[in-house]
Amino acid sequence: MHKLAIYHLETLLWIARLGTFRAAAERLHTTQPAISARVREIEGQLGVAIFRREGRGVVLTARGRQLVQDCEPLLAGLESALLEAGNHAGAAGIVRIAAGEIAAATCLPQFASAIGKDLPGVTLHIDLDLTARMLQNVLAGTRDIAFLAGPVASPGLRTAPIGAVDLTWLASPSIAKENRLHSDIPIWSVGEHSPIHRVTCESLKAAGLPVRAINTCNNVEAMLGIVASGAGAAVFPKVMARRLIETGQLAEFHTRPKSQLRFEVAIRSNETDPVVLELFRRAAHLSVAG
Amino acid sequence: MHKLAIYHLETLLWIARLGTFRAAAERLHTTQPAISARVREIEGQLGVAIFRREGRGVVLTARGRQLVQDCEPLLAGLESALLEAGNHAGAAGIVRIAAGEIAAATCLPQFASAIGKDLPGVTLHIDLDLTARMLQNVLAGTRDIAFLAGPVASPGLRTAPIGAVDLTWLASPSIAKENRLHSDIPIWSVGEHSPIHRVTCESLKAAGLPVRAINTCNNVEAMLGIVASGAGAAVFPKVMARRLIETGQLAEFHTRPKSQLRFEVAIRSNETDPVVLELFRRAAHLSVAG
DNA sequence: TCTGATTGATAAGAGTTGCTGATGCACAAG
DNA sequence: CTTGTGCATCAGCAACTCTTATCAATCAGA
Repeated sequence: MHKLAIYHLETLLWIARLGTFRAAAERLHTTQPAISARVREIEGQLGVAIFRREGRGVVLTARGRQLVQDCEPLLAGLESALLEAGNHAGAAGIVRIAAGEIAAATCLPQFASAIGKDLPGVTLHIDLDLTARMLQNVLAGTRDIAFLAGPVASPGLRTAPIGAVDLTWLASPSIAKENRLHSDIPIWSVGEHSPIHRVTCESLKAAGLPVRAINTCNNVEAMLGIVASGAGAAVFPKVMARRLIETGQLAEFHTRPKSQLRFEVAIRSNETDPVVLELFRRAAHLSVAG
Repeated sequence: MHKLAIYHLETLLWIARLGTFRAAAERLHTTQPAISARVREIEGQLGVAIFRREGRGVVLTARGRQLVQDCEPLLAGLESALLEAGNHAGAAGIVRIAAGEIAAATCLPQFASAIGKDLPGVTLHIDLDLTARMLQNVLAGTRDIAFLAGPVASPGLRTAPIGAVDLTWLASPSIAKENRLHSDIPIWSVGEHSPIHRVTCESLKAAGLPVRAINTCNNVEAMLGIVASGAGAAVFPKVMARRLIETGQLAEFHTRPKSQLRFEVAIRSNETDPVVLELFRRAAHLSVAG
């Protein structure tokens, strides 16, 4: 049954549309015996009659009508899929992207919209994940491109910087009004392995404060809500907190960490897929700032 | 591009699912070189690389992933359509039915539900139409079966009676309370060519009333509403008016036409499609009464 | 580092399939 | 009855696909 080719079914549809083998033969730029043979092949493979020979013509049987009706939309879809896949012009395909939460919130929107506009044939599959798993997936070939915060280096990876964003200490206004960090304010940070965590610790040391037990939350967006509700202070990318600052739910400290949060895009160093390379190139030209 | 067979795409899907050519070869009960050849064929037809040879294995390119994802549901649909079409057990297919309005309201519901229950593979396409066009379509092969009222006979048609329903004079209660037709009551009927019209005329004559200008409406359901609103009296199949009689919107006259309305089912006399013949046989065993 | 196992590519031969062009048969219209 | 139309069939030819056997590249483990 699987010996049937696409053109067999296409032949069926054209016979159904035009009514005669001969007309279908002309439409498909072939000869009438070829059409006869194709129909014979289909009927042989399926084991049922699709056409009833009637007078000097043929008409569809009930089964044949059902088959034609069922196949028409499927075939149209298949043709467009193949056409799309075979379309040389421009990049096309599915690119699997991994992103850290912060990168997803800061870099990805503009990247995704730029790709959607410039390369309409490209579909993005984005998964948010932790940095370690992200890199693991890229190395294993499960993901194509990773957007992540903080410098990473690995022999199997090729990376490019895509900009940096300012970090700042934030807390609810009642806490931040003193404009000075002191040891009674609970400190929050994302998990150990995040570059933000490193910056948090360094900033605390620079301010002469002890690096005490630090509360952690592995989701920045959630942590924004926690800190905004008065739970303490934390270092955030300023752009991610912009709305909460504007609405007065968070306020900045005068104390500011020195370093920025730098973003990178990473692919496997032996990547050869032209579409992935093109997207890497475009990502590397992104310039994230704020 | 159309030289591709179903099994080419199926091969693609199995490679994507299993990861290697060898595994796909085993799954598809063939050899690895055959799989290689199929892939080469697909890539040749499409003109793009679907797999990237990497190390001792292969991985999908971005385009390839897109193609696989696009094809998966389409292929599943195609397979089930072909499987359904090739399924010998029982009748299956699309049968095009033409029906007159009255037949549609009286015979078709039970027929359609019986078919739906006994022959789940059969799909019905029902068109309501006027008797003349119906028969024309059946003779031309545009419709397979016709359900219609009144006896028809044509050299190209094969018919079978499927029962009869009682006819009765109806009007709104205020008119019908006299229980006697008289010449001041406007008479309604469906168009000239309907058997109901003939019965109406005969009944009028039998009652000693003149066959005056008769109001017509080519839709019985609409005419029921017209008569129920007090516009006059008309002969209806009693079953079609049952609800309006029960709710008191229509009432019967004592005067009743002698003849019933007989229904028939018709197919082309040289019909050979086994599914159509089976449905004709079943329709002929319908027994409509009321 | 070396060996063995795994994976895909390639080549040659056999079998099959599909197309073409010519011909025959059935049916419909004039 | 003749002509035209439409499908089936046949023979020859070209193309394709499968299989078996072999090769090259890569990776895992000793």
